[in-house]
Amino acid sequence: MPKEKEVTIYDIASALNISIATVSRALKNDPVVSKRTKKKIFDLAAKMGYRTNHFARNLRNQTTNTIGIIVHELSSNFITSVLAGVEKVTTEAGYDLIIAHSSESFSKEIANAKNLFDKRVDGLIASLSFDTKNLDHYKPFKEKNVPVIFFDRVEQDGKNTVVVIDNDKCGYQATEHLIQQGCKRIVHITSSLKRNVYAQRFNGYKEALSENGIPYDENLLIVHDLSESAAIESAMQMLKMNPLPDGVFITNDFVAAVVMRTLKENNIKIPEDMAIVGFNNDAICTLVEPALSTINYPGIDVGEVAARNLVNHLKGIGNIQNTNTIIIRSNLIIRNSSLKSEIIEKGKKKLN
Amino acid sequence: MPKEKEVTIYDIASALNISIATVSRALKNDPVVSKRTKKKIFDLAAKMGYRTNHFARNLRNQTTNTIGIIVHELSSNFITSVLAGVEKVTTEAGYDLIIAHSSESFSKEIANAKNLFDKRVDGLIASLSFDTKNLDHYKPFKEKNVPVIFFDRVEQDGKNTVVVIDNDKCGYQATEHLIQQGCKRIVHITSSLKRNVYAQRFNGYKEALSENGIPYDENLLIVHDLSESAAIESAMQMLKMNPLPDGVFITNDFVAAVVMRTLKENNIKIPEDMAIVGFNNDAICTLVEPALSTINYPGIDVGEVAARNLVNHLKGIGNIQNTNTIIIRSNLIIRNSSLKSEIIEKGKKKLN
DNA sequence: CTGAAAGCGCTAACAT
DNA sequence: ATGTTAGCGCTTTCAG
Repeated sequence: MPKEKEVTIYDIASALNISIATVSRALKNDPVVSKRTKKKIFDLAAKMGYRTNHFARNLRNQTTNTIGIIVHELSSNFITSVLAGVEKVTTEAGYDLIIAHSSESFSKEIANAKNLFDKRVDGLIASLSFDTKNLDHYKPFKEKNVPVIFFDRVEQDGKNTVVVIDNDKCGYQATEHLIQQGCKRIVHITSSLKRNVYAQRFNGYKEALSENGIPYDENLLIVHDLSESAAIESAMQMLKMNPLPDGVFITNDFVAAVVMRTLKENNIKIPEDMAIVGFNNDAICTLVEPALSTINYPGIDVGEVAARNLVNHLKGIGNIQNTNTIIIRSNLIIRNSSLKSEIIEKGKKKLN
Repeated sequence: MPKEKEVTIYDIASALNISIATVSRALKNDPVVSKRTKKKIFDLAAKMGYRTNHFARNLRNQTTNTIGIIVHELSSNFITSVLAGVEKVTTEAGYDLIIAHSSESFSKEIANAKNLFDKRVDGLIASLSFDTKNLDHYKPFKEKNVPVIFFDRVEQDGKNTVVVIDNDKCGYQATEHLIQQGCKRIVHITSSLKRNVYAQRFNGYKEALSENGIPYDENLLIVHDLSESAAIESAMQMLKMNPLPDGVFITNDFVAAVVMRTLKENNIKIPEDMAIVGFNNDAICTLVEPALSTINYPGIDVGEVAARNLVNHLKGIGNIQNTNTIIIRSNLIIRNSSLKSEIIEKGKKKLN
């Protein structure tokens, strides 16, 4: 691979018989350089195929102009919309973005953090992996004054700036809705209760039950990972319950879709026999049948808000130290998978 | 933002009263440095919180150790699996990855290419956007001997190294399968025929028709983008056909799922009235009802193969100039959305 | 085994 | 409006 020699500002300067300082200034569009020289420089630079050496520039400037983001998975609808939101803001603000993902592994998350730290990102955005035990790997960032913003799966100890939704309320709303549809035995399928998001949704679930005079039954709580096989297992577990449940609130749309499929395969009618509410509002919701009721969790807003706050902090416009928790709007979307009472009404009408 | 002073090899050297050269060598684990000094250096480096300055290193070494990838969209199942495959290989080989996406826009793809070129990626992996008109923006890479590998949506003019599947064959198989199921009026819903993948699948479709004595009817060809609204429109277009079609081969699973939903909403029975075959084998296939027959297009393999070839080329192990076209295995997966004949058989049995 | 020194390409303070 | 020059932190020859 014969590496072509790169054109530098020295080449341009000597070709034009001017100093490198002038070339450097012209290339930065410094108004102090005369229009004529500027034009000459720009033309020659284009002709010679000059490109900025970012390493030299960054070395000199002691800045990387890069923001890192650590996510737990790339293959989720929610995460890709967060990324889209982050990317929009960072690109506009002229930052590069390095994406790292932990595959839900604590050790990989640590490795990612170390890597991004060594790459000297100017700021970091992160969501915790499934089995992250502590936040020690983010300490080096704090020590070097590199701002970190967490989103979605976070540690809400008041020490970190976090962008979240009101998971408590969402869990409450989802469950309350099921109760209003006449459900009495409501299963909750969720993931590790060590993660704030799942713990809070579970709390909301329990609160809604209690406020509606339904005793919490721990046998109706199913905790699993978010894989397809786990979802099938959860559904089978529901089917073995006696008496059968009549509603289920599931913490993830994909899992909800798989559960629904499995239940239907076992001759359960949705929503008549069991009403279902998922979480996230993925595209999948309106493609399954019946369409899935869910909590709308706008990833793009989460990404934009997290990135905007980080960028503003970096530019000195704001300061994330002053903001501990940013709550993004979310809401219940009611579709056919949970409209039990209506369907039953319709059924009655047909009978008439 | 008070920037902490960074620790450099100078700090380590002077603290230990040795030369920076020795520190540099030790940090690279050069065997020429004595174990004792090495240990001292490593320990102090860790204690002082030293981190390599990649800019200084890359500036000195004239290498970026970075591979760029341009994709048309992040929010597609196929693309995220390609990314996963690429990431696996590049990470193992010690390369950084910069992901850029064009949002299906030609001008953004050009901007991305320019950006990655200016960042001096060591190699590039790319899939063309929806409306990319030419490959001029990749010329600078060739001129500087920066290897480029295209995948999926490519220009097969023999001038580029491409990683693809046999789209022709896939289109043929999908259509042939529908014919075997007894379909006579088979619609093909696809996207811009300027893109190789869609053109080739369309070719396969026509070949299968012709070889089975079914004349090609241009009224049965629907060309749209891959959005939900376009999918709904396509389905409505099908419903207006007279006589109605009895099968449809759709170039994308998401579109296929939306079309299926729309058809069902209009009282079309799948597969009895219309059999459906999609493309890609996204997770969605087994969540819709009936499960979607499709062409399995393993993105992870595509990504791994593309990245492996690029990395080998960069390391001098292989040379992509010698390899023009790499074809990844793909295959038809038959599910219920297309099993028309069987269902009709069953129906007959039930009548007996 | 270790050290001295040059230089990668760029920016910015200072000088003209 | 332009030029001179000193580094940014690292690697690597060459010389001990």
